[in-house]
Amino acid sequence: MMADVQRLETGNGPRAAILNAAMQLFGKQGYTGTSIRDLATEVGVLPGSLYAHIQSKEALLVEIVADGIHRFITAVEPHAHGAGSPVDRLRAMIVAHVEVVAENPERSLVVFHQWRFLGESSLPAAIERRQVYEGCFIKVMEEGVGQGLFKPEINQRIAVFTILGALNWTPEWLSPDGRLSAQEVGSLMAETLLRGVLA
Amino acid sequence: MMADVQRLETGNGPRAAILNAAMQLFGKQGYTGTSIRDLATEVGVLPGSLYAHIQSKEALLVEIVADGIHRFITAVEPHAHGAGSPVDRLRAMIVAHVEVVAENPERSLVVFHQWRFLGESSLPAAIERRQVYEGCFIKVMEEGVGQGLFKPEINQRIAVFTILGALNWTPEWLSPDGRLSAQEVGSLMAETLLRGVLA
DNA sequence: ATGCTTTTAACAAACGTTTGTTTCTTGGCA
DNA sequence: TGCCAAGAAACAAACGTTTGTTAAAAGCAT
Repeated sequence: MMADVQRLETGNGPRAAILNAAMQLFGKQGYTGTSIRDLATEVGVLPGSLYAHIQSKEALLVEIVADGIHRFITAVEPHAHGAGSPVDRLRAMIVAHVEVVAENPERSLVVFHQWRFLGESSLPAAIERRQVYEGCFIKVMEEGVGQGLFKPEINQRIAVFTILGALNWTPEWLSPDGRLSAQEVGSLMAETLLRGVLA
Repeated sequence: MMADVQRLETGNGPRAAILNAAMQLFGKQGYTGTSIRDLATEVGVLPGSLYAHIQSKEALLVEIVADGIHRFITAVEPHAHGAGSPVDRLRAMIVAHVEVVAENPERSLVVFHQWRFLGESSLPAAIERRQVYEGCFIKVMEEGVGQGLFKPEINQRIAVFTILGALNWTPEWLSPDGRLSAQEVGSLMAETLLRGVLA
């Protein structure tokens, strides 16, 4: 087993350290509940020193959220447009989602809960990306129903929200160091969630 | 001096108006993202005037969260200890949960997301109540497996977290004025979630 | 000495809260 | 009915602190 798994921001240097600390604090205390002084203390630097590396507190949030959504989309979207059956694709999407969460639960908490605090200039883009992500699940769900693989009488909107809700809540309890691997947890969740919609 | 905890009453008095506005704002902007001035503006009063009715900003959160958890437990716990089969009981619990959410989604958002910001004096009690609530679902799940009604090979912990995750996410999208009633949405979700665990 | 980075110090604004006073409403008593 | 004391509620202003951020000076490598 690798001794030093780098599941933090790629690249080193003070900027990555700041982004990492911000992810941790924003996830734990929320964006508005975290002060620049909190962040400086965590990094081990005086407050003003941060501004040699960041443009603003909000720029940190923008970067964390944008990068976070990107990771989810990158991991899940290929499966949505894959070649297999909607059932297999949905299963792969669920597993992929859980794996991204396990990679860094705090970052996922920021992505799912703190995006509201983005400024007016960056909020629309984030919302659009989120809709792209949800659209992946809606698309596969529709195809599954269309091919008669999923129960025809299910409410697709509610089925998707049920699945996404279960997935979005995972950073709240999933432990990357738990007994089960992310892949195993994802498979178990996929099993449960898929049986709920199968024809 | 000990301040008597007053129960959250719907409707009358300026105090209820403040609690209502606080629920709305805490749910939308978060506890730390909502200022006393925000709250005063929403109520239509100057900031200082609020303190004729409340003890502190945090006391508002304490009351909203405590009352909120109480509503969920009151609505769901009877079904957990009911007489029917675990299947029927779990279904009833899911429907009841969704109905409480629909009753006031903003309050549910506060209960699920803002409890972290409770002070050290009130946080343990809130966590304990939450565990009581989750315990209801764990109990029924265990009984279902024990009676051979639920799949024996499911991971109970993960199955419960999957169900609770889907439920806890509902305030994020559920609209009380939507086409479907809360009872209908709850039934659809129960249908989907139950089929995931049935033997 | 040239570039980064950090320190130091300070800024204006917003924070939760308290205070003294005014305004509005209400009920008892002549 | 008229008068007035009492209560409730809001106002206006300020408190000490914390907020995000900035500018100037100092440290330290190359």
